[in-house]
Amino acid sequence: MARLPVYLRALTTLSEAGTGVCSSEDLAAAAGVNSAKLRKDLSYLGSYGTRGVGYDVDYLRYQIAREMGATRDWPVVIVGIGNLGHALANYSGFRSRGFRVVALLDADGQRHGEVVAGVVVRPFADLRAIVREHGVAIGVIATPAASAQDVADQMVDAGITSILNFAPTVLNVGPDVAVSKVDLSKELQVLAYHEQRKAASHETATETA
Amino acid sequence: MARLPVYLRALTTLSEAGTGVCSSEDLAAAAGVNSAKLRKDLSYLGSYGTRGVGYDVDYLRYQIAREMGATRDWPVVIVGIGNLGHALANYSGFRSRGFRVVALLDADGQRHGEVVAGVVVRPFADLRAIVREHGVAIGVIATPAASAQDVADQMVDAGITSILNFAPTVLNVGPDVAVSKVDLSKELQVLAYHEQRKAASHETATETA
DNA sequence: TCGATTTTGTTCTCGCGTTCACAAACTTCT
DNA sequence: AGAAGTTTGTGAACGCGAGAACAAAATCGA
Repeated sequence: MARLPVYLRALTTLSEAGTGVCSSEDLAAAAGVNSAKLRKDLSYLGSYGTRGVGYDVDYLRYQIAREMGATRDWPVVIVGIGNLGHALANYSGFRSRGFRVVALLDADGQRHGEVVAGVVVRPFADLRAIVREHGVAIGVIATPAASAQDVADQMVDAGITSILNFAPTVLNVGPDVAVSKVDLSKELQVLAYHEQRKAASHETATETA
Repeated sequence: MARLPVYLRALTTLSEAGTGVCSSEDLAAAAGVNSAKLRKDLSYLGSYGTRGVGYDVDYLRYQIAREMGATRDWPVVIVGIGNLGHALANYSGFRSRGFRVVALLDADGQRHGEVVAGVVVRPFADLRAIVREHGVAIGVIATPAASAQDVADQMVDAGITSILNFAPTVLNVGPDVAVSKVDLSKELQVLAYHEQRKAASHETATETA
């Protein structure tokens, strides 16, 4: 489920606040979802709550982390070390959640040798060797849109089975490769769309008035 | 609709490739969606296609852009100029889609005066004045999770009505404020979850074998 | 001009996810 | 011990979005 990370984060917050036990209502409020939905999601993992009491925060946290694979370290490769690649390499949220950036790759020879976040930028051609060496399963694409498909193809070829794509393109990959897409400007455009509609409806409202 | 930006991007790609007219099948393939869904989305905006022919690429592009409010410039404020804030300020995709970063704000006095992407970093206290001066409606939060809610409150107070939140927290705002959330590590965690399940199912498969 | 062909716009159905509502189970107080 | 009060886990209804299927409209060829 895509909501497990949210629950995990909410549980961590509760745990840091010293909460030992919480009800589904509390946790749902912290995660910003309906409590029935939360209970159903959790029951899918197993019966980790106690009726009349609630959930043990740390125990549930561990169970969710285990289910999500967050109890082990995931080696990750980032391709495309531009502005965004820099930020991703430095992003502390990755490391703290069990992701380890084992390599930074870029096609631009000028960037090779540069050290970003303690990792040396290497040629894109090293991809296959790195994947094999570290057992990398997850790749991050932070290149321009034009090169994204090519990078994805070579990632799949090298053995990567999960891709996080920050380039604004639809990637075509085989059925057993998982692709997740984050489009930074899309979200802004959706907000602008709502603003636009607000403004438009206000216009017509004043016109009819 | 949240898919309009995707259609717009696909249309731009088609236009740059010299395509004058395209069918819903073509556009749907480029956008990675079902053609019936695409036609339904477009018909919601109006009847901009011609039966038996298809859609005029540039005309449709203009209509979608107009509907989304992409024909005007949207002033944007970014709060929190850490790694992520830097990357966002430098992200060319914003400017090319009609978003203009009019101010960079940070609570840390050490950062004030620094120039990022041609814009000076200013104190967070200047928020209200900047919003009023430029008529800013959209704010971007790139601060740590701890300060995000406070920043959001002050944004709303200053008159901002749409917030793009990169901090890993659920924001509580009034009903007439739109909040969009991007969680960089959540996406990675979802991919790791699938990898975990793949690995787990493979284990049980070999166990039973 | 008329039929054949293509493609849009729309209706209808299906399936999934969300939410409500309630029974089972656990704690606490008397 | 038993009753009262909580809270989980789940069965059932509701709503919404996705996809299939079809009718309306436009072009093209004869």
